[in-house]
Amino acid sequence: MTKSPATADRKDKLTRTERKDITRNSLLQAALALMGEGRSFTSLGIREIAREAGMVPNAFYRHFRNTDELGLELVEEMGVTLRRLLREARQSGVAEVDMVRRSVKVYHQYVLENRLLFLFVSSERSGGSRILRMAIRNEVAHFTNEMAQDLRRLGVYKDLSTASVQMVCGLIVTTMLAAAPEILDLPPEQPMLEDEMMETFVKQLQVVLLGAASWKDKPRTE
Amino acid sequence: MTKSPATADRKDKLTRTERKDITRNSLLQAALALMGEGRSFTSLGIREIAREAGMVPNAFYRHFRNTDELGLELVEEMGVTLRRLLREARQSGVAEVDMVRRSVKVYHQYVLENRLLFLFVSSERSGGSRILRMAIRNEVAHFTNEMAQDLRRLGVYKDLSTASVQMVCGLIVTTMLAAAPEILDLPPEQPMLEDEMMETFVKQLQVVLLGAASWKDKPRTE
DNA sequence: CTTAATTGTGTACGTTCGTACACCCAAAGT
DNA sequence: ACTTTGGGTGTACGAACGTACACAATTAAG
Repeated sequence: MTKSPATADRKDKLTRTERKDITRNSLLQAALALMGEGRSFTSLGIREIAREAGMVPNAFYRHFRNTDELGLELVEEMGVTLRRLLREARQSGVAEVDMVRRSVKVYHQYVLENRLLFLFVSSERSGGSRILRMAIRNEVAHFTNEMAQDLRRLGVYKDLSTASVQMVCGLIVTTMLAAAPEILDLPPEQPMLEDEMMETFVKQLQVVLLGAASWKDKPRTE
Repeated sequence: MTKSPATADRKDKLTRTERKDITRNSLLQAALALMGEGRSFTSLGIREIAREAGMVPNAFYRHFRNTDELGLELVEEMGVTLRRLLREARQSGVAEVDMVRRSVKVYHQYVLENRLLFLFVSSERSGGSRILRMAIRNEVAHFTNEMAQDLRRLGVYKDLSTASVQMVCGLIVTTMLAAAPEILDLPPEQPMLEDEMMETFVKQLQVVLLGAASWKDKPRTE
């Protein structure tokens, strides 16, 4: 009765694991915050992160063995963030005329809203530690695959093989991810440059889609 | 006569500025070598680089004020490397049937030959210090523009505006640069994966070119 | 109620770092 | 022949780092 051990009988205070999750999260946020101030994740130290999170250096070890392990957690967070983006995109459908321009607008907004995460993934995708790099690449590959599935399900590119759709999605994702750091590095309050960049971004995606539309899979042999 | 001060009257030994250039270069190579061992440029220290170059820490300051300044030199080296690539590509022309596949092969080879430089530029392009990032972006923009000029000069995409050709070249360069880190991270002696990656890379570029070929510039207004 | 486990703290040690200063020596300038 | 200059060395300092250990406080388990 009053003995049920898990998630019961709360006394209004927080349970231990809840507290732990909170501080753990504050470490993650601290790391992101430091990157937001121009530091690169690779050069972050345990002491630095712990200090930013408002605790003593040693406390870090209660949650992660090293910074790479914390980074993996951030990669996972990025994964769910990307999946959320995809889910929202899925809703708005693919039928519109200005669909590309609209998607780019949404993506732009999304990058700004999740600024720190995109900062992290942009700089660690080909930088820092091999482990993080591979983890990110996995996450991106999953994202690409889901996107390909969505396109298939929506019935566009019916005459393309699955592999080709994936190939096209890879191209789209590459272009998207390459745009992120440029978006993030834009001087704030400079709508001229921003609009120009977004316009070429839109056109590039349109070129890709145009190319995909007229793409013909090779017949089986040769 | 025997008094001409510059570049004359050598005694077989090296002049001072020559020696300086040599050690300066050994610093650059040391930094690259460290990156080749898995270290990321951002996390390199003055002492570390000097040690790798076989000299005392303080000697570093005789050549660069800090690591960023050394990085800028590396960026410049990358610039000439990219220009060389472009020059070679220019020679082979654009007429061939399998031109894309051939270019990809050449590029692949080129990335492997200049492994350390591409490692550097890949990781610093969206990582590390803002100054380096901007310098690299400049260099890449120049590369893109030259490529666009070349295409114009060769007479392909005659019906596209200059801006559109640049936009397409930007897309190509983005795709190229995104491929570099994947090439460099490939486990050696695994021709299966390598061929597969190269094949999708080829197809992606073909999609882009296909899209560019059927791209129509918008009329002036609207 | 007692006991064990877990989260966070305090202190401490050895390493590495950036950098300042004094110095040496060979090449360049006069 | 002389001075000046400039690349390279040696020593030294304070700061920051990763990490180990013992300890405090509180909650979960028995």
